[in-house]
Amino acid sequence: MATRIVEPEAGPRSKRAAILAAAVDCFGETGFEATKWSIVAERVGIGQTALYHYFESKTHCLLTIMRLELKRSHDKFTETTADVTDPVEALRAAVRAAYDVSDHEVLQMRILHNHMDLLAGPRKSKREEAERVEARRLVQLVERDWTNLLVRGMSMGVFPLRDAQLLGAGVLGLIVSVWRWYRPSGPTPLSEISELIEGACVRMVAT
Amino acid sequence: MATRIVEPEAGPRSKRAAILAAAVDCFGETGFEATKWSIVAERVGIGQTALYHYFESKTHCLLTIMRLELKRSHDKFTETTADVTDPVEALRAAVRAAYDVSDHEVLQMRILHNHMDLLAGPRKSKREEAERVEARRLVQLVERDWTNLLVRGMSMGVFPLRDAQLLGAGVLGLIVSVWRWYRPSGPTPLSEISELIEGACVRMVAT
DNA sequence: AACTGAATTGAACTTGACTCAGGTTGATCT
DNA sequence: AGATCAACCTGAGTCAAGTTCAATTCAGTT
Repeated sequence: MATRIVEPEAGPRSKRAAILAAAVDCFGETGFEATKWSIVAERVGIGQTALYHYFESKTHCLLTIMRLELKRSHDKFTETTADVTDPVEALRAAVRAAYDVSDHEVLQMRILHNHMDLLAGPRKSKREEAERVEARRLVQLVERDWTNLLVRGMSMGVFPLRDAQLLGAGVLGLIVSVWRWYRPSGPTPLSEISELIEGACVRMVAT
Repeated sequence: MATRIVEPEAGPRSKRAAILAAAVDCFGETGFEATKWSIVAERVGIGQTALYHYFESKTHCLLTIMRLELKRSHDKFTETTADVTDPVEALRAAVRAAYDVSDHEVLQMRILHNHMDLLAGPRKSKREEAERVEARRLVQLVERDWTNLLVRGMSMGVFPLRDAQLLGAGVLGLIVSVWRWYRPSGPTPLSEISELIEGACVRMVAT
């Protein structure tokens, strides 16, 4: 009964991408609740009601942003760890990849993790619910990405045996906790954060 | 110019505590945005407008909940680590204390960490802003709690030297990341989580 | 030129937080 | 007991922001 998500093929004068970009900026800087939907329209240069041609609701737009970001994260993990056999090296590469992001992607991360709770309960409308379900599926995929990495390391005897699921959640939680406070304009460069967290993760998992 | 927060001494028929309790339940289970302010009133057994006798706004109530929870966290940290001299033992005690909470406190934690972003920007109304500023101060205190613990361990030579501020943020981030997904009704008991995270924190900080 | 579907709009609707002008209650004092 | 006064409460209404809807424009096709 799952409603498939068909990424709408952009008509030549579609403003969907522009809306998503503007929404990421607004939601990321000002916060989802605090930004008026009409402001997003203004930035794109259309009337507020035109937004509803592309998104069913403000929340539908938010959920779409979250899903896209989750997909990006999952894909990036997969491609960076694919050809690394040593678990420790794979873990290091995965952490580095997690922090190898543009400023715009930082905003997407912030939006995603500030609204994870949205994925818990069901939505009323069809298209919102479809996005939510897909996003939840991707969350589980990402969690599995990390736990599988740990399981592999444990079965190879490189990592001590522990509850991989729980430890995976911990590693992931540590990594994404950064997006709550990190600001590109802040005093700490992302490279420095990346290095410290990389080390912390390895110590956490190995010994 | 800072407006002090005077905890209103409860008149004998004040419903303030009842409202806070009901709000924690609602906001924690249903989410802040999703719960109607009027439902909270209903639960307490008063009309919606009576809420405004105690809180300036729905958000003011939320900020109050957050501030109270932050104070509780800070106080608990302080009292559990006060008489522990060994840094490793202090760290272990602090982590265990962080997870030694009632179901109601779990909800408060969830609410707190789901709305941390509220503390970033300034508020329009006086009393909201006062709560926000106080909450921000408490956040900094809690962060200092953890970094100080690390600094002490490092200067005693028990922990290797690292950026204590960043590492402290990491430890704290790891610990509180649990509140995003943990449910008392879930499959994993808090005791198990506590043990795993305790070990992870020690490894992260020591070697 | 007629047709089609995507894109857009102004005006109206809905919902839920909040205001206001007063009314009730009950602890305390004389 | 009765008066008093602040704390407490309410119904009716306001307002802002998200959303709906019927009608219109626009670009490309036949």
